[in-house]
Amino acid sequence: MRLRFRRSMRLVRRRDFQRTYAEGGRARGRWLLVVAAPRPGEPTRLGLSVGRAIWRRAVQRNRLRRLFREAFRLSYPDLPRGADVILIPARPRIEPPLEELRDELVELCPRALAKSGRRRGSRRRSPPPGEAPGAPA
RNA sequence: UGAGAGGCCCGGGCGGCCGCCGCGUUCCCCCGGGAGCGCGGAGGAAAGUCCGGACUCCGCGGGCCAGGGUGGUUGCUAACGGCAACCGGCCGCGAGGCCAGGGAAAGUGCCACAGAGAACAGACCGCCUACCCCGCCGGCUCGCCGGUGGGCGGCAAGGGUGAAACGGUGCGGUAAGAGCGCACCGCGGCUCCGGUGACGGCGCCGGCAGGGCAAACCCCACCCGGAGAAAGACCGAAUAGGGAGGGCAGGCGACGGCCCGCGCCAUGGCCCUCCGGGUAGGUCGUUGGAGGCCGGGGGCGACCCCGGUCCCAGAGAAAUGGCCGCCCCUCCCUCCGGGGAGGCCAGAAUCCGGCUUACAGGGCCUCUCACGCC
RNA sequence: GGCGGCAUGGCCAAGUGGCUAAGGCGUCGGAUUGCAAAUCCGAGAUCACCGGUUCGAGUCCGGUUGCCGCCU
Repeated sequence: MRLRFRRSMRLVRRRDFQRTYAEGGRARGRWLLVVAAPRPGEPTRLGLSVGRAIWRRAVQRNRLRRLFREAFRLSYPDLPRGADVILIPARPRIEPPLEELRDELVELCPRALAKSGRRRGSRRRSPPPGEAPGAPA
């Protein structure tokens, strides 16, 4: 079958990223940190986050992003349906081979998805700015 | 052949399969989109953001001051702190290279340590005894001569200090010395000549004034309003809130009471319509330009003019990727069949002109020096 | 993408162009003590890096690197 990957399958909006971070589960491997949140009925989408701390130079950052995208494209049939997935490099200064990326992606995605939905204590909503923070209830 | 100098250019190539982004076009469509075809899709620095402009908004009557920048001259340019040619200084046998290269005789400030002295000079070690004074010795024509020591003085040559010591070398001169005099060099001034000019040259004069630092304050000449595309312009939900109008309900008034109707009332309530601000989001700005290529012409050159031809990435958390084969280059191993590893620095975000910085390897042109040969 | 600022021992930091680069905390060595604390004495610096100006640069001027902040 053909393996297409279009812009409509990308996470683009800040809201989508925030929703996935807030509701999604995480799984870390040798190369990848996967954040995944379910979106039942919708096609699975990809988000990328490769910061300056990973590689200082833009060439290497772009290289990582392209590898991540290619791994997502080629392994798309083996991924869970109906989810938003954000890929983050697990460590700074990595140069992963494509095949290992594909294997790790297929392995980590279901694990991250399984851990999603749990309320994370650190992800609480901040109080409205008008109220005094320590006021008694 | 070897060693160098200057300038320009490239920075892997071809093919196959799977993909990505933009535009155009045809078709399908459940109006969200989708399919096919065609075209285009990273750089020499896209980088740093160091200068200069275009563009947009804000500010603005003019001038001066403050502040910042530039700094040989003449040009080039939209402009520049860029570039070209030329001038001057330093370096190099040379081709050439480097220079923030105006003013220190407008003023202020600084010059540590060392040294006698560091800026209207000064005398430590020294040099001198011609003049004046004193002591001693000798001579004689008896108040002078010679020697020696000292004082008062003269001097700045030599030593020494320093980054730097109030021109340098030589000769004359002198008690010793000193631009004191002379020659050459340096420096300053004047006339003339050449040059648009920076400046250069011939001649004459002056006997020497001028320490250094202006990337110290400063003076002079010239330039500069501020912010930056996340600039800015437009459209604009949902929810909450604001304003205007109307309706209903409400209160008050007149008639003896009630209902209807009428008039008045103020704020609050409900509903409807309209208006404005504005968030999410969207559209524009946004790529046709001081543009690229080819040809011709002008100029030493930077560059300019004319003609032809081409349209050449554009956007969003952001496309230009993955795999394979062949070729090219480099390195390693080799049983010479081959095998293995590697191929720079680096990724557009409004655009353009420069500068600076990073960079494996390679190509082209011009020139210099040394040696050899013809 | 744009606009600003900073860099001096392990940490916090002063520093008119003139030295052997203040000071505090900490560390180490020594003295003191039966052992410690306190106290006293001492040690420890490529001034982020590379050039330039100057007789002389932590300081002045260019460039490079790293870190921090603001606009959204």
